[in-house]
Amino acid sequence: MPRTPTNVPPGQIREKVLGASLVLFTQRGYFNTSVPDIARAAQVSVGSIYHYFKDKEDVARALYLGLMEGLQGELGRIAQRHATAHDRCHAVMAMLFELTESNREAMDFMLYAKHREFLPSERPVCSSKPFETMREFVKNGITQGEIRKIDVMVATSCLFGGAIRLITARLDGVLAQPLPDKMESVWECAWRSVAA
Amino acid sequence: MPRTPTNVPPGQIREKVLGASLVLFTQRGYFNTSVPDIARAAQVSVGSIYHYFKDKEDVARALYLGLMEGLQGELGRIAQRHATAHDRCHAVMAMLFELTESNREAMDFMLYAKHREFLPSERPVCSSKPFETMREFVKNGITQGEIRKIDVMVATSCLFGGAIRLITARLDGVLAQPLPDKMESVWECAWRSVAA
DNA sequence: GTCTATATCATGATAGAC
DNA sequence: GTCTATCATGATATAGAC
Repeated sequence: MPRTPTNVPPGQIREKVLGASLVLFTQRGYFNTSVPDIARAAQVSVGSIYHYFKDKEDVARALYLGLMEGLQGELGRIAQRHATAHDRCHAVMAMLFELTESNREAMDFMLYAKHREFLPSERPVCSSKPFETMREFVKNGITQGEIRKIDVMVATSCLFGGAIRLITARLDGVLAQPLPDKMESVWECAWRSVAA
Repeated sequence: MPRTPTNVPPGQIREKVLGASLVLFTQRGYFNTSVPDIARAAQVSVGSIYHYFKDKEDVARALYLGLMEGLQGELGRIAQRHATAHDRCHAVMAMLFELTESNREAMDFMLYAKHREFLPSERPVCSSKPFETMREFVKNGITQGEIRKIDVMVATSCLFGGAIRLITARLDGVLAQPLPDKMESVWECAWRSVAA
């Protein structure tokens, strides 16, 4: 499961700030969260936050990069454990569904937040490393003949688009049932859409 | 194509404000846009904006509801012109792709903005009227035997999830080609995923 | 109805004690 | 390293002239 980066100084202030920020950013949004809000939720002073982070944007960036790094780690492990595009993509979807249930805020912040509005320097989610890795899985599947010869971006979007829509529906509270219950049903649709 | 509501007072200030807000909100985001910014872009005074709208949130709400109404109108026309779920959903996807190209800002604001952060009273996009209508199309397809007997939410997500992901990729500037070029390729994947 | 000028307020960020 | 108290900025929303 995605974690924040590993360079953790003894005082756990950094971690407490990141944890509280994640909850507040996803519940109220970045712009509706003030630094004193974060300080209160993390049970830390405003001064401490500015000691560990340059500014509020820097908190959001550390959070974003840390979570993305964790997700990328998961994808790496999946690549090691599974060989075919079919098995890899199946594992990716299952992982995304489980992560949504076990760490809703992390998922929300990673793929539902509009980072461009508060992290103008970062690249859009679509061109982030994890999304690139997923496209790489699909690309291999095409060259191996498991997946039909279509545009990689189209294939990846169709393969994971349904799952991602269900995740956002779940995050919006529109879907009552836990996502893993739908896993095999969604996967069957997804794989049919691109299978050779 | 979605338009703003029809109750337009003679002075086109209301329309000018909505048009400028749409561009600014999608380019910089709601919170990075001040009311003076809108006034400048619309070539209108701040006072006029507060004459026609209660506050900044009210501008965003009028914009959102107007665009949603326009989209709902399009879906109604599609329902009239086409009878089967296959034809209706195909027309919906084509319409969404064309709208993205012809009115990028409208599409961006409708399905990519985080409305919950600045319109807390409005329901999430997933449970908006247009999305409900799309689920209705799919539901009919299931009862008519065109679409496999699976959960309606799952089927709808799989049918349109790929297209929506491509739209967000296009809006993020990750996709160079116009979306209509990919239409038939995406549609084939989408329909395969749910067809009976 | 439309404008300019301004009151009010909240926020991000800092200074300086301990 | 951590805290409290404070400042300066910039925003929303309003008042009042025309």
